[in-house]
Amino acid sequence: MAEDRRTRRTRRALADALVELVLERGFSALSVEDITERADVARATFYSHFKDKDALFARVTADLLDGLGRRLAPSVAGSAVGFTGKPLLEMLRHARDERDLYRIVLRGEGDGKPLQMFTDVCAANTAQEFRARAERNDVKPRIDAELLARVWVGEQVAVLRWWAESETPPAPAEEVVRMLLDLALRGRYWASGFDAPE
Amino acid sequence: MAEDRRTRRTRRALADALVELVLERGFSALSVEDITERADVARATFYSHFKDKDALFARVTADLLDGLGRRLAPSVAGSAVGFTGKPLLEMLRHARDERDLYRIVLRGEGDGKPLQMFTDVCAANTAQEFRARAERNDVKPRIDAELLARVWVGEQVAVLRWWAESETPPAPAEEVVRMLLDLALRGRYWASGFDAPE
DNA sequence: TCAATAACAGACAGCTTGTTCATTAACGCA
DNA sequence: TGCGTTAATGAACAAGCTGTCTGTTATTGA
Repeated sequence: MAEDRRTRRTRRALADALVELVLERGFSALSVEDITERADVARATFYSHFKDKDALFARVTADLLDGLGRRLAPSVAGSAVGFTGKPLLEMLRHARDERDLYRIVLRGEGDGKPLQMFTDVCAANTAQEFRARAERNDVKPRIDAELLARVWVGEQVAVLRWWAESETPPAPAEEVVRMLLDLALRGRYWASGFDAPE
Repeated sequence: MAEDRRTRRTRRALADALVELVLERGFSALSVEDITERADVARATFYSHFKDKDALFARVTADLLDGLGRRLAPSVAGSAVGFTGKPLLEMLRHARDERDLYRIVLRGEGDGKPLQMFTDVCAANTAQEFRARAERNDVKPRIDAELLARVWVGEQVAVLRWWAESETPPAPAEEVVRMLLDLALRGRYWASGFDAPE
């Protein structure tokens, strides 16, 4: 009952073609024919798999999120301690492996809808994690968990983007994590080089 | 030598129609005719002003940035002190006044290009501000100014979006500024409700 | 008032979309 | 290996959108 090899091959070809072409010309500049041509697939075949360009992109993004989730699962499970930065590190590695796809998603290609999928999922998980942590340690957050999660994800997205768009890696993943963690935990004054945090 | 009243009227009508329609249906779903119809302008006239949809959107975004710059000028000039949050407050107010436009830009409509314009300008200014401040106070930043700026702008964009998308204002601008400033300066541990920042 | 010019409606070829159909080829399974 | 099932193909279609050009009309600023 495993998926037919032909469908797997075409879907994979279409997905790869999409990523390549979006990177080259931008999502809105592409026609379905551009994609099928690059993928070496008949145009009619495209429509037997996806409603339109956006559906293909949405599917590709959803798969990316699945992959990320699977990679993150172990490091999230063992994070009862505090802000270790392990999930962030895993995310950076994922972005290294799927660099092109990360680039087009983070750029907001597709009217920002894939990016929204991405941030919404991350923010929801993060917020839940925050709430769970607060509960476990019996502390009351001084800032709404939802807002806190949005801000944290906003930071991460900014860093991911900077990281994925740089031609030569500006810093090893471990160092980026350290910097961001220092910044997040110790505050901006510290990061700017000042000593007194008030 | 002032601009012809007709062109002013037409451009304004097109800009307003664009914002309305993007909010309703999304940028990629719009045809030029949709826009001209809503603006009550002949289709041919559109092309005598703009090359295409994207050019119109780019123009609207550039104007928004102009307006923001003009509003920010006074508070940036007087910020020799430190992180006062005055620019952020002014930005939130600007977002309140131009809510619809902010929403579509921050969503990443137009394949994220307007949003990129927005973040690039903000990040460039912020980075320069960071560098100037470090120079004035003769301190050495512990984190690269460029990265620091990207992270800070990433936060701001996340908050702006949350703020602009909420149906009923979730909090007054002043309070949002206070929260974000506390978070930025005192760090995540503090925000989460913990006492010891290490 | 008048010259300049913006706005207009209409028409144009060329391209993209999404669908349908009959035909061919690849697949999984027994 | 052979067989029934199903995916892929290429061609054709109407409908819609794009970008450009036309001659004409209406508004504008001086």
